Amino acid sequence: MNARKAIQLAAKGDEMEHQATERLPPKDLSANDSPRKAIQSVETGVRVLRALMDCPRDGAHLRDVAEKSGLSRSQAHRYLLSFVNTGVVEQKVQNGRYALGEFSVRIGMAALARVEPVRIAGDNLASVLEELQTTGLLSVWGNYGPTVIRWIDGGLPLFTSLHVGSVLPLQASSNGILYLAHCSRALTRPVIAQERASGLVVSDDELERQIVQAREMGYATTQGTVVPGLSALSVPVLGSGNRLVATMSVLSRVQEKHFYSKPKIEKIRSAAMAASRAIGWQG
Amino acid sequence: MNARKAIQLAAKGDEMEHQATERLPPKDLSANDSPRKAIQSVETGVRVLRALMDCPRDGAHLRDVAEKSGLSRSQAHRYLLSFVNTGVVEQKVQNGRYALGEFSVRIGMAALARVEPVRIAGDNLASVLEELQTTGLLSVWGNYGPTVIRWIDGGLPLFTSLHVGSVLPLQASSNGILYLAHCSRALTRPVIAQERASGLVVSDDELERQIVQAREMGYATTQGTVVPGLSALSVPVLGSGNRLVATMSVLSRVQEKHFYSKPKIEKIRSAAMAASRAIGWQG
DNA sequence: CTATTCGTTGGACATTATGCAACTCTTTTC
DNA sequence: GAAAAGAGTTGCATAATGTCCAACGAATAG
Repeated sequence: MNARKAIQLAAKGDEMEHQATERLPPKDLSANDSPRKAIQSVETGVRVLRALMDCPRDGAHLRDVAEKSGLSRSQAHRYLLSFVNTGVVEQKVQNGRYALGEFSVRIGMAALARVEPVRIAGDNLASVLEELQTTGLLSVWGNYGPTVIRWIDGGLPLFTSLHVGSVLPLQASSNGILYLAHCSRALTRPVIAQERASGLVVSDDELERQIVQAREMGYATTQGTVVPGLSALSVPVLGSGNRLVATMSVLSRVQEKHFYSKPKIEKIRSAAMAASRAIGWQG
Repeated sequence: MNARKAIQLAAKGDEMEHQATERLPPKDLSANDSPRKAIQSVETGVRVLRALMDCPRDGAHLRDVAEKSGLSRSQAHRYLLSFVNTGVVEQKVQNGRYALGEFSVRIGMAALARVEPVRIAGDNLASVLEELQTTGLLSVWGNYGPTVIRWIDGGLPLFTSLHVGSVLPLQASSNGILYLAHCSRALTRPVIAQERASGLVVSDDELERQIVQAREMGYATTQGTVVPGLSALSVPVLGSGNRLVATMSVLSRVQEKHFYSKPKIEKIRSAAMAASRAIGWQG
């Protein structure tokens, strides 16, 4: 939690003008970044790495790294030098450009091995729910369709038949729409067929409309179609290769018509995106 | 041309001892490491990361990090603090242990995306999977063993607990057999030891038999031993000097007993060999 | 209860990062 | 073809910053 705040703080220092002559006042650095005494050079170094992360495949020019990280060229050069010395960054011999190196791969592999998608998604969901003071659930694909694997009570007292293990419908549920929007037909078709055989039918046109909308907006909603009296807003948690790993759903009562305000939606979405990034998704 | 000279100079300063209790004299730091002026704190920071990398997956105590990186506790604490502030490291709330964090995953994915062999092997695998209408994965050797670095859905709807970052066993997995067949004992022995300590035991004779077979046939298979209900066929991607760079695995359901027909196996093998040649293998 | 051990923090001092300017080499411009 | 601009790299004086020592509160053990 502290980390996230710190990241945002650090990110803030990026929107400065990148004129050659303008520069961050050192005071701001020491004042903003961390009240607790830490190593500024390390945090600066991470800014350099961050600048290297989104650069073309053939590497970035020193000048660009300097700009993106808000450092002077000579400063950026010194940091890159240290990273090159340690193998974190490689400097291509042909063109002199910098790019993440072999050691970065190894760090990432070690970090990846620690990743537990379900736990991470669950934690992120829990913190949003606490902030919004409501209840929600986490689902993943099971043998019979989207399956609730965590139910988190966050203040909103809800009495429903939903519980861990419940299978949610694909049609007419905000969860289901996300699976339809992100998973292959081969996966969803048999489930849809079975739902329709049991009498739950939403027209193909209507489904298609909702799918398109979910892809565009990045979330899906329902009002009372799964559980009478309950609205839900669901967001996807994606893994590497844009694979749908899980969905987060935030519940509310249908009476509270304006529960899902723009800022709330943004909070929920960014929680899901934070989880996505933490498990290897790259927008 | 100036760049080339500089790069060679930089490569020199990489040999550092990792003794536990010994501390590096400050003099050595400034004298040995880099003749060129760089940021010492960054290089120290990387030492801290290196210490975190070869720690158990559930995190390391501050004291262990301090020992492994050759820093005092207070010093290590300051560095970890900065890494936590930037999201590179996470400190678990429950036990206070430190482990690589979200940002490390992102750095790693960004670095992986730039690695040529991985891209080539991934592309080749993807096209085979599309042709065979099934799902598969790419793995490379990571800190804890064979690690999934790409998961490609090619039509066969599979949802398992496997994901990018999963560490596959050496024993009883088609992937693992390939690593046993192509990598040195020194690399695999500790992992085998740990697997057996956790209860996964395949007899040495049986392993040896599978290894010999894998070397002869050029591929390895499993049925349901890693993930219940899933069969896998794995082929090696080799680099120069017959080094095992990655493995490709093609999955299917165990029910489809005759999925891996001769022509299919040939397709998969030739995809791997094409990738191998593209990255410098000369069989 | 005392005695350790662990994570964490404060403060003085000396090491180290900073910013400027200069230099080399390449690329662009006229 | 020479000049000018831009790239990466480096020296140096100064001031900021990391280091070390010691200490504190909280666990844990004996």
